[in-house]
Formats: sequence, C-alpha cells, structure tokens
Amino acid sequence: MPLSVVNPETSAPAAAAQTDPLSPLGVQLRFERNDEIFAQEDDAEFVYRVESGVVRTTRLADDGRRMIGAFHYAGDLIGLEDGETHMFSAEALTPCALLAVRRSTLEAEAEHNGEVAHLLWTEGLRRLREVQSHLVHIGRKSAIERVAGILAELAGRDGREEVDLPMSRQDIADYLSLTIETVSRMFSQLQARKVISLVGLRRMRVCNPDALQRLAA
Amino acid sequence: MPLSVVNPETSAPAAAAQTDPLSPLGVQLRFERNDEIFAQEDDAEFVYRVESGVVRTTRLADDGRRMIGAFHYAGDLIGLEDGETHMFSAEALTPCALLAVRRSTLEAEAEHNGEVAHLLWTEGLRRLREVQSHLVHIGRKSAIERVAGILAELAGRDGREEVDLPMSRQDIADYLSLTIETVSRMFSQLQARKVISLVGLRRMRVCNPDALQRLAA
DNA sequence: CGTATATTTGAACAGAATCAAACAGGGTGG
DNA sequence: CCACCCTGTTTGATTCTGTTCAAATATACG
Repeated sequence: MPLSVVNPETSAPAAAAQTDPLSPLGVQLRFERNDEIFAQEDDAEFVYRVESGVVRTTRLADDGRRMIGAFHYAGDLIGLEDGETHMFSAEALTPCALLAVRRSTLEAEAEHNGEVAHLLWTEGLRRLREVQSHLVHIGRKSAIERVAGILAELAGRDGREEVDLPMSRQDIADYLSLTIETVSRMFSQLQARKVISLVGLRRMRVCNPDALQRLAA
Repeated sequence: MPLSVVNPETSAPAAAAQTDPLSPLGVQLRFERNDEIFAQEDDAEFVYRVESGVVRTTRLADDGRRMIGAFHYAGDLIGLEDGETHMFSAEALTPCALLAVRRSTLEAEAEHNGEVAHLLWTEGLRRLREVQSHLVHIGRKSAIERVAGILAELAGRDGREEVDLPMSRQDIADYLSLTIETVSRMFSQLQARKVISLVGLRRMRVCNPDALQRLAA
C-alpha cells in the first residue's frame, strides 16, 4: 500500500526529465518494508520502475512452494507482462520509491516515441538475459556455488567490503531453489572457509573476494 | 550452414506479406538436422524467426555442463540479444526454414514502424514469461514432474495421441537439468505406470493424458 | 526482561548423480 | 538379406548432495 504519492514535478528535477522519458508518464509512489506493490494474478495495469530501494518478485505455486523471480534495484522495470495479469507478486524489501506508469499510457507512448520504445525493448531484453543466466545458475550449480553466486553479486553491487543483505535467508532460499537450512549451512561453510564473515544476520564482510568469485563462477 | 537461400518473393505468397511485417525485411534460409544456425559468443548480427521445424538453443558452460535454453517452433523469434553477442548457440533439431533479419534492419524498422515494434515487444515478453515458467519448473519440481511436464507440452503441441520427440534424451536432460540416466528412468517409470508407451525411441503414445497432466502440474 | 521470530545446527533420509555394464536401433557393407 | 558395428538408450549398484524433521540458539521487538 503506497504511503504517499509524490508529485513528479516536485520530486524530479527538470533536468532529469529531459534525459528520462518515463518520469513524465507516471507518478512516484513510496512503499515501506514488506509492503505489497502488486499481487500475483492482479490485473497488470501498471508497470513500475524502481527509483530507490530493493523489490522482490515472488510466485506462489499451487502446492505452496514459493519461488522468487528476482531482486530488483534502482532502474529496473517490474510488472512487465505478456498477458492481462501479473505472473509474480512484488513486495518492497526495503523502503522504496517507485515510478508507476499506466501500461496503456506506456504502450501508447511507445507507439510514437522511439526513445520510450527503445528503452522498453532494451530493458525487456536485459531482463530476459538475466532470467536466462539465472536459469543456468539454478539448473547446473551446486548449493555452495549458488549461494556464493548471489553473495558475489550483492558484493559487486555494493562495491564495499561490508555488504548489506536486504533479504531474509528464506528469500535467498526461494531465489536459489534451495531450503533455508541448506542456505544457512552454506553461509556457515563460507564462514568456516574464511571467505566471508557475518556481521549480525543481515550484513557480511567479504574476507576473500577471489575465493568468493571462484566459487560463484 | 544454410543449404539454400530462398527468395522471399517466391517462398511467401503476396497475401502473407501484407499481414506479416517481418518477411519483407529478411531472407529465408533452410537448415538440415543438426546444422548450426549460430554459435554461442558469435556476433548477434541477425535475428531469426522459425518458419517451420524445431530449433534448440544451447549454452555450454566453462566446465562443460550443457544447458538447453528452449526448443523453438514456428513463429518463435530466436537470437534476440541485449548485448553484442549470442548467449546461446542455435541448432536445427529437424529440417528447418528460418527467416533471417539483420538486427540493424529490425531496429531501424521498429523505430518508425509501430507494428514491428509491437511485434518485437510482444515476442520478447512472451519469451520472458516462458523462461520464467521454466525457471519455476526447474527449480521446484521433481524429476518425474519435469519429464511429465515436457511430455505434456509436446503432446499438447501435437494434439494427436502419437507424439514425435524431435530431441534426444540428452537434449531433454539438458533442458530439464537432469542427467540422461534420470530422464531414461522417468520414461521407464511412466511406461510402467501406463501413462505413456514408447513407439520406437523417438515417438510416444499418451495412454493416460489425465495422469500425465496431473504429474506435470 | 520476556516472548515471538529468524537462524543455525544435528541426524536420518530420499532423490538424483555417478560409475559401470548391458541392450537396442539404425545404418553399412559384405 | 543378414551380420556387424557404432551410437544412443536403458538398467543396475553405489555414492553423494540436499532435504526433511527436530531441536537448540540468536535476534529483534514490545
């Protein structure tokens, strides 16, 4: 549930609007940690762009098994759909700012605005590439490789040695198609091997980036 | 390696050209079984549309593990890429007819032709949805469910009771992230349970469609 | 401080992988 | 037309990785 709606004129500098063709088309929304942005099977009326914060997209199967499609960061488009409804639900993992653009607006704009059409196309392909990479990762890697993989990615994103883990162990498990126990064991193993060390539960220090990278490969 | 180049004017009726905005942009190519259409890491110079036949896209990891991204049928676009090179290679599983369109041509056309832009967008999203579904399938299903899944899909595509299996057991294994032995065992198990029966190695009869569907769910 | 929740650890188990061998099928050449 | 060989597939025995069930331990929060 959005806690506030920020007028795009006041939230985005005029300069940004010139380089960003999407901002004028939508409204800025804010979500708090654990807020639901949209639900699985909802009408896919809006497309969202993450402006800040982290969002997870999850899919709940009939049998209760949960799968996380991806973690999304600033710049990512979410809610892109082929059909009428959302395949995944989306929830804020941290406080988030999102730009919501009505799908019909976006499609109409893309019709005559090459820049928007190109941006959509590019983002869609990037997402496709990411999902395909993830598919290989899930399909052909061991538990330790999968966990090392996501940690390496998070570390790469932050750049610093101290890396925040915005998601729970369960989130990581559902993203990697492992159980929470296995994820936990791999964390312990990485610590035992002096590759990482945990600083509290939601923060880690990468002690041996090379080893992490090697495991993730 | 293409065996022949067919002039689009002679291969496609004029009527088709009116409803299909892509035909005039490319050339028709033919490939025989096991021909390579493009290789992993090749420059992604062309996008292809499958006109007839079946194509598989495969990715070979550094460690030799092979993954099949998808099996593509008539109407599918393949070779869509974000970056400069192909993530996957593509090979003909059966004799194939493909329409090859230069990527630059396609992008230029999409720039001012809304129909082409829309078609690209739609196909990209469809592909994205399929990969995401496959991700869930690989990540959260047992061996028997995965094999039943692909067989149900093939059966649905053919419609008839007798279904051709254009791909080898190894292909199926690499598509489902299983070993060839496990795939074979699941085939045997499905036969023992009277769900399917093999007619030679590359054709099956679906004896109990409901059971197959239930296992695939 | 106490309670609810999240995470870690342990032991036993299960499913798929691996290693090894037997068994078709499909062509080919005699 | 048949015997043979090459390749792809099936089957068997064993091992191993990750799951499951259970319990202990942290952590966060009121």
